[in-house]
Amino acid sequence: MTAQRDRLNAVSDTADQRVVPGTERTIPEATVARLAIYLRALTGLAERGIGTVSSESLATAAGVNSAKLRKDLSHLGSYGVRGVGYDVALLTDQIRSTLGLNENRAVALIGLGHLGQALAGYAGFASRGFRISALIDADRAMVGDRLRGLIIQHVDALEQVVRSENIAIAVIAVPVNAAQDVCDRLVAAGVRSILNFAPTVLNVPSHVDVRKVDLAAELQILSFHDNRKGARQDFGPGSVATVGEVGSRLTTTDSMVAAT
Amino acid sequence: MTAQRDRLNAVSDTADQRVVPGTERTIPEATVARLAIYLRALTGLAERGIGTVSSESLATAAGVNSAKLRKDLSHLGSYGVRGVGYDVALLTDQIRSTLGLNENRAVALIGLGHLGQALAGYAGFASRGFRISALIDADRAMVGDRLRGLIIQHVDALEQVVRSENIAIAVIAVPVNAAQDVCDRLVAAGVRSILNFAPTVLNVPSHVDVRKVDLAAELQILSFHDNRKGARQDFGPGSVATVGEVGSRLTTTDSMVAAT
DNA sequence: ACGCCCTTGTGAAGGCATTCACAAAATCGA
DNA sequence: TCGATTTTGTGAATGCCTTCACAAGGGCGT
Repeated sequence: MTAQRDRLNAVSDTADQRVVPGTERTIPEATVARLAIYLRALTGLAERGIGTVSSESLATAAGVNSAKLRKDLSHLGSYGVRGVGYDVALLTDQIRSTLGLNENRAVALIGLGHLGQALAGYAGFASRGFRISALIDADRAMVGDRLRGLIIQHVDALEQVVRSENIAIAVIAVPVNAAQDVCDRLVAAGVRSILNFAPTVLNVPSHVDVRKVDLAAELQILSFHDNRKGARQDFGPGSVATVGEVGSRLTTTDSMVAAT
Repeated sequence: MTAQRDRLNAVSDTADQRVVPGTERTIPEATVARLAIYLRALTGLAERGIGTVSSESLATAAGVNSAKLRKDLSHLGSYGVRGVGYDVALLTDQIRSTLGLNENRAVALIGLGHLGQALAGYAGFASRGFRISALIDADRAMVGDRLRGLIIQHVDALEQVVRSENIAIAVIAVPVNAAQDVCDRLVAAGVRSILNFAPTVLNVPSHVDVRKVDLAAELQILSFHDNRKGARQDFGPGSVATVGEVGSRLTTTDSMVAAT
């Protein structure tokens, strides 16, 4: 199988330690996934004019516990001040740099149905270090139209566009039966990271990173928990709000889009 | 913090074992998340007329390794036949029943921007045991319009709609500044499970289950890996396709939407 | 009936991730 | 200058998930 789960950066694992001074060593996968959330929380604090924050309150804002937050941050280095907390601006920079968000990354978006258009219009892109550089669809009726300042291109030109714009990250929002084909072509054209919204498992060579967002799966997971809760409640009659034993769960999963 | 991570069903943990014969005990969270994926793979097999499948090939179709698959399935009970494999139809039923998908669940969708409309149009809903029973938006210009056979209702009527349709699961696809408010109202109206697409942490009482889908976070995670890869490649000149050491990662995350 | 072969189901081991709990900084006031 | 107070950073412990490896079980051919 392609799935590799090992540590993230074997970089400093064996011998040489040639690392950019700010860019630290091994960061656990789970931590990386949360950095993005911390970043959002920090942005919110900055907007409210807050310059310093303790692990406790940042953790609350991000919906995690403070020990985890501190351990996560400790992987980036030591950017807090004991007795005081973290400098919001500094920490923001550190996380951005760790995630590689300082160099506006070019992203291609393939598939412009409702979902694709929702993604194209997502304001969080630009503000978070990503720049949609290409919009691609298979429907010739759309090709040539302008959307958010970009001209929609036909999928036939996919390879050419990817190469000329030097795109390393692509978002697949095409129907399921077209997904693997689009994926293969993206990979052949040099794309190294793919975010897949089509409900299928994509086969990729081992140097390509795929993440998938699966709405049906999310709902089914909720359904499972809801099912359990329902079974539970049959015991006591109406008390929905007071179970709080098996009940709660704030499952922090992933990917997020602002509607409209 | 609200986040609880404990085992899923404390049900049979202590004393009594009063469980529906098909519905088995304790199922790990990680397993539940994958059941949905297996279900999709099984559906594909059934469509191709395949009646029996080995753990090895089902695992391949689902993008996991076979040991994990078998252990996952063992949590539902023993539905395979040694030397033969799993009966596709039977296993499908078992998973559906475990996830509670046999009773068409009513879902409310709040927010009908591009994303909301993409979700409303997602064919995978009905076919996977969910029925969108209410469409709600704050824009009075839309209210009264018909979308996919449902009339769009104003958010003022949220509580009434949730109660009259007996909705337990809601999908939030509203702008970030409206999300917490909508969430509070849903919870007050009795919703127990929420899928949140707004880029914010929702505060909910402990009996409510929230899952979130965060696109920006997904991209940022990809960015991180891409960044590492980039650093790596600087050593050898052009060989993009032959690293395959730190490189690959087929990160199976979650939620999925069919575009168009 | 019997034995061969295939595939499941599962103990046991190993690896990550989370949580706990506290010593090590750093500020502040006296 | 020093002690009180606050909050970070981190060893150690715990628990969950994954992976390994194989015994148990079931079909099938002879």
